[in-house]
Amino acid sequence: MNAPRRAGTATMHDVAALAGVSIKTVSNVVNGYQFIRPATRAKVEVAIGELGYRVNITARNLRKGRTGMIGLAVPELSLPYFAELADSVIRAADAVGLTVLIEQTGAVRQRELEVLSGQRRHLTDGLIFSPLDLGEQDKASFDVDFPMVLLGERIFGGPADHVTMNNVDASRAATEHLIDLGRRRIALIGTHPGETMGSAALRERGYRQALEGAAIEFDPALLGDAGLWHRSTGAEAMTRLLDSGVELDAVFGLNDAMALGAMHVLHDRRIDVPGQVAVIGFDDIDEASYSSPSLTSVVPGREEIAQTAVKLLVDQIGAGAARRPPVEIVARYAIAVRASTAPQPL
Amino acid sequence: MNAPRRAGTATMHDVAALAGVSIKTVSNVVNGYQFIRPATRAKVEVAIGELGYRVNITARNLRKGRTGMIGLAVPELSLPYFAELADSVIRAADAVGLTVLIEQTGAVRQRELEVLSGQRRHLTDGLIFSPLDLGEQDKASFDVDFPMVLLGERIFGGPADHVTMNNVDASRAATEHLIDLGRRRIALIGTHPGETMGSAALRERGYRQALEGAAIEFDPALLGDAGLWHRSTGAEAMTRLLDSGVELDAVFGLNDAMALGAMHVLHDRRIDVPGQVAVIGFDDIDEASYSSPSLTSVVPGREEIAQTAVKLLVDQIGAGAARRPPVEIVARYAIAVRASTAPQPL
DNA sequence: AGACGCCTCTGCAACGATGTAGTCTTCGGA
DNA sequence: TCCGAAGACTACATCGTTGCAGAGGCGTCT
Repeated sequence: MNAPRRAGTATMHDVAALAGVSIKTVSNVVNGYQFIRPATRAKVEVAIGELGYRVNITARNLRKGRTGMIGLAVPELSLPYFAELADSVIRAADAVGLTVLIEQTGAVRQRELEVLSGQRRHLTDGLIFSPLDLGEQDKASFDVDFPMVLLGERIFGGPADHVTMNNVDASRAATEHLIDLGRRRIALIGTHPGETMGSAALRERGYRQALEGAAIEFDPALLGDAGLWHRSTGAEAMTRLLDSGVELDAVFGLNDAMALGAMHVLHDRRIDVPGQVAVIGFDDIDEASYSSPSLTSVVPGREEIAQTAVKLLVDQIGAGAARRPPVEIVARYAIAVRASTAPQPL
Repeated sequence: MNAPRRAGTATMHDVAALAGVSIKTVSNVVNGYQFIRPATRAKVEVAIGELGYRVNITARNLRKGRTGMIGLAVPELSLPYFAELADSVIRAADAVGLTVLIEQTGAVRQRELEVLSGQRRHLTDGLIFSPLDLGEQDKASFDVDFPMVLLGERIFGGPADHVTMNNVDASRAATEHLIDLGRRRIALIGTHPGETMGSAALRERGYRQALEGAAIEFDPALLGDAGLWHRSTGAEAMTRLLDSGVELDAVFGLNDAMALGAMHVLHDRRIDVPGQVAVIGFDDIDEASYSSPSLTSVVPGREEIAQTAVKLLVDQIGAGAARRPPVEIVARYAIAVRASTAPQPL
């Protein structure tokens, strides 16, 4: 019986000695090299089994200059959308043999910049990055010298591949859905005053376009600001709107978490959804299907986005130094209509 | 102007050449070695800046035999509890300078076993593992030769450190809370028939103890089986129970996702919560505070669990080959009472 | 018979950092 | 004046793999 040994204690050298072959032959066996006599292969495999040998990936990585890992930088995993996105990205990466290293930025500017320059970039072959705080003015920072795919809000003509959705169109469609139900006083929750390029700004633009198209006057009193897009901030914004006494018959949450936070407040105040106020969200997180009432939401095609991002990144990694011009891919969206915007009898 | 270069193109060798010092001196500067003349340090720092040099972590890892990464293996990030847990673990690890590598097992037995033996173990200094499918009968598999901390369901006297909670007590307390409200027909959602050691079994045991304590007869017709603990499976179990015609005045979801799925079904069927049926969950995910009505839930002390697990793991890593006897830590729990179990007027 | 080509396997030099063991100053104290 | 200790630096081996360049052995074709 062998004494238990720490994982990785045995090296190729040990295996080679035990099997009576050269180190390189062990390497060849491990890597499935074609021209090895079955007898030799068997000897090596026995030795590997006996020693409990595992390839030291760190050494392989150093030698090969690749790590087989890609980074995924998101604001927070406790935001359901990003948790579900991470889930999808991990699956997509797994399918092509890549490991995902998740980094949380907390949507803090400083940490988002660190993601682009930090030590961890040496540990990954590429990065999928969903920035929240960095924007148009940081375009230069995105001109990095490693493979990267950006997700989310659009940075026009940026230097990196970008998988995005048409936020303006999707948001207009969502708003039109509410207008089609006969709603005219539509609150918007999650706006970022002063911003011009982020998701908040783009989605507000779509909202305004829809109003314009229906000849409904835009009323700034219906905007509920919220910096971070959490359930709590959505609830707070909804509370402020209700307390302000502004009249409203619908709520558009710029993401599902906020829409659900808002719906919670409406429920607490015994305001019927969708009877008195219809609610729509954005992201179509799993939770939206199971809230009470279930939440109508914009479906951003999470799986498609994740798979596309991984594919683009793999392309870049494969291309090596030969950089192709950046690609911009716009994912399809749809609206999942649920109970929170059910038509009401007249 | 220098041509743009791939990250990591410059090595210590290049920096040393440019600064006119030895490689080791560059290494010393980078690692904050004390005895370096300010002038030398400055020269090196200038060279580093000029070349955009970054330490190659892979090389350092190989040399040092440590990676500074720990693994976190969970069933799925799309389950809110695990997403929030991952968030907490990442923060706790960050605080001590460790990077977290997340692995999804999908709660599949085969993949859970792979986590214990797979290649990735070479990439991490230790593992925090929340198994779902492996159990008592796999005790031997948990006797691994690298630092590991187990989370979740209890494996009695296992060979590894374990951070758990008293599932039986917590579950009994949750059930007693319902009984105190005057409920007598309490459905249990998420049971695993035949299991004896997993969370499901332990929580069912607590439920039975509470019934016994209140002299309420146990009725197997009130058990709603559900293999995976998702919103959808909770909804399905609830539907089956309702369709079976069994009388019930409360529901205990063995996790929040299922409780919320169940509540969704109740809402759809116009069964008032908590008027006709009180609902309680387990995990206290953020979503529980914002559902309509908000969901009473068992608070497992997620932050405490995450921090304790990281601390134990760091201990083990620091101890090296000197293994201490495994530690078992039982986290505190509490019950957060919310609207879904509000007392009803008589 | 000689040349050629294919299998099978081996040795050596990297990959980029750090630990160890120096060397050579410099400076204070006896 | 000499010695010892501390400061400031360097050379070299090493972590565990894999790429490259070859060395034999053997079969085949001319």
